[in-house]
Amino acid sequence: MNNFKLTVAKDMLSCLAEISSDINLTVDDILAMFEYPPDSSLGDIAFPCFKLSRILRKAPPMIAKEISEKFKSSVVSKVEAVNGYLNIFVTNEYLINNVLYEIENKKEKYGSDGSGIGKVAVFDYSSPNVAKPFHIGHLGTTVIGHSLKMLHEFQGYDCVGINYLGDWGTQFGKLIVAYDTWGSQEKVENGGVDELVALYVKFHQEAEKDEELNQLARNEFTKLESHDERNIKLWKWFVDISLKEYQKTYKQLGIEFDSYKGESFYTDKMPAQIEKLRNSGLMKIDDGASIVDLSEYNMPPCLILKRDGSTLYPTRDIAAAVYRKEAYNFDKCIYVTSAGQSLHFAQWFKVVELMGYDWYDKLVHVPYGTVSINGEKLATRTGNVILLKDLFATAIEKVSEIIEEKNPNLPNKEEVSEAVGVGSVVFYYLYNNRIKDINFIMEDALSFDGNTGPYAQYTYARCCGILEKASGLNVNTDPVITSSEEADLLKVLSKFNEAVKDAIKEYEPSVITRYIIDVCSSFNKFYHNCQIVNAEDESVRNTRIRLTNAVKTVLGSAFGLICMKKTEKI
RNA sequence: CUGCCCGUAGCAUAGCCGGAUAAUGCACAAGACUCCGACUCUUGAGACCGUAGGUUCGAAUCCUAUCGGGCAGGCCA
Repeated sequence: MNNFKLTVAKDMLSCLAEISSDINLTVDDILAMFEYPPDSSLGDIAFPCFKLSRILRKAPPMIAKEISEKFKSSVVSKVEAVNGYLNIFVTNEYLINNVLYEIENKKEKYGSDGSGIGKVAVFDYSSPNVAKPFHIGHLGTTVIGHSLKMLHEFQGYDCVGINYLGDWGTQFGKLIVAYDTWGSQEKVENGGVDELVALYVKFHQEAEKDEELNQLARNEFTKLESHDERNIKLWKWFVDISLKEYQKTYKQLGIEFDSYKGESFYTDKMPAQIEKLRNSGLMKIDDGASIVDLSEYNMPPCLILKRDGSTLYPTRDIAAAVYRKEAYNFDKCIYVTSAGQSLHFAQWFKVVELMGYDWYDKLVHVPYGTVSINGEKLATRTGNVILLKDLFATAIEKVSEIIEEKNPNLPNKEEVSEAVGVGSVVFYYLYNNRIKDINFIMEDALSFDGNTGPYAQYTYARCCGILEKASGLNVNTDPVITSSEEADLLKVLSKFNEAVKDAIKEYEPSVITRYIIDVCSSFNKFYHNCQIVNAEDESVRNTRIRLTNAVKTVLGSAFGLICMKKTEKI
């Protein structure tokens, strides 16, 4: 639809020039004025004439009527003046030449405008804390982060996905103490992260009774910080075990990271930034701690160093950002975290600016809402948590039961169950605006009816099934559009690029999820009302087969953008 | 106390850089198809867009106030 609008805008410009020389609009102005009518029967795009009424000193309906009489464009089939709007209809020729053919030519590149070529985007997402449970609280950052990465990649950006692991801090002292006291190599090897978490929990329980344990933990962490050989070895082992398990989940989601540089990596990069802050005079001592005062910007101060001189979260983030700028020279550096951290990001972004780094405006915080389970807050203590691996396992199990019942002879059942099961959860999560708090209702997440992942997966598989049936047919006759369903479908497909652009502009994967539903719903209407392979007329049949193929292409691309895998058969 | 975010049909939401009858799914009530994939499609009912003001030719959308919910706020991340 973008190119259609552009062509119409140019024709509109010359038409307006004919009407009055007082109109000083550019093509871009007109482009921005176009909107979509509330009902598609009104038109494909609309040009509101209200703003022109002041310049022309005429009522909007009069203007619309005047334009409708003079307007000419090769891509427009008709125009109608209604209520001060000029409603514009696209020609079928345009839909065939500029949508169907374009999808066929560009294939999986269709929808991309290449606007990111030559640019670098860095994504900081997922970032679980090592040796802690990986639960649905991490689903947001993981899935939104990756989706944003795929969207940018689609537009041509060079993307770097960074898993900023929480792999440093006093919790490792605790873990080492707990391991030495209650753990064993065998138990940890068999139990993996679950065992590490159990040790961690055990430590906290015992430390409440025995304060001395905390001191022991601090000592062990100090030893770790001074590169004590044994503690380093243990630490690496713990990180390794955790990572191995997270990677299973990442694999189910089809996620790979380019870097796993966690907090530990930046410990030696902080002093330089602290020094810079100190020399610049930005850093002040307040109540013993080192802070950067931000009252001028209506924010509480940003804490850089504790009273005891040790570093804090913002310190490490600043050092990491500087490192990443040097390492990747990014045009965008995107952080996907819960909305609760908005203030912290605003603070240290501001500090980066005050430090004189001219790339401060390339830092982007993408917040998302809090997750609760069945209306209750997440709480590790009360056990109100759902581990991601368990959530996915439940979903996969449910799908596999259905497959067993409906389609027991399906090859590679496991693979399909995983794609559809994991996909249903991802789709459910990415369906709404990321900023909204989400109440995770298992029953809804695993529902297969209505606007769900399985509905989309099923539609895709249906396309594949039809195309398989049609394979071997020569479909290269001239396409003809003979129904409104076909035209509507092409119109929806033509909006893919707009969806991608909006999703990137707003950092909002749900735009794509919603778009997928639009495509599926439009295709299913078409499927229901039009015979495809069985169509009597050969050129009609061929057109419909090619349309089906176009839907498959676009859906396939769109699935990838929200990290949902696709399957040809279900 | 201060700041940020959210508040749309029974439920979950879309629409929010102002524009034509407020859209989708679930649930509910009818119906079509049961043929290319078991799915799906059609129709109906259901909303004074939290409340009150304001700006505008025009407000779910912008501004102010207010209520309700969530989150954050110097030594956690």
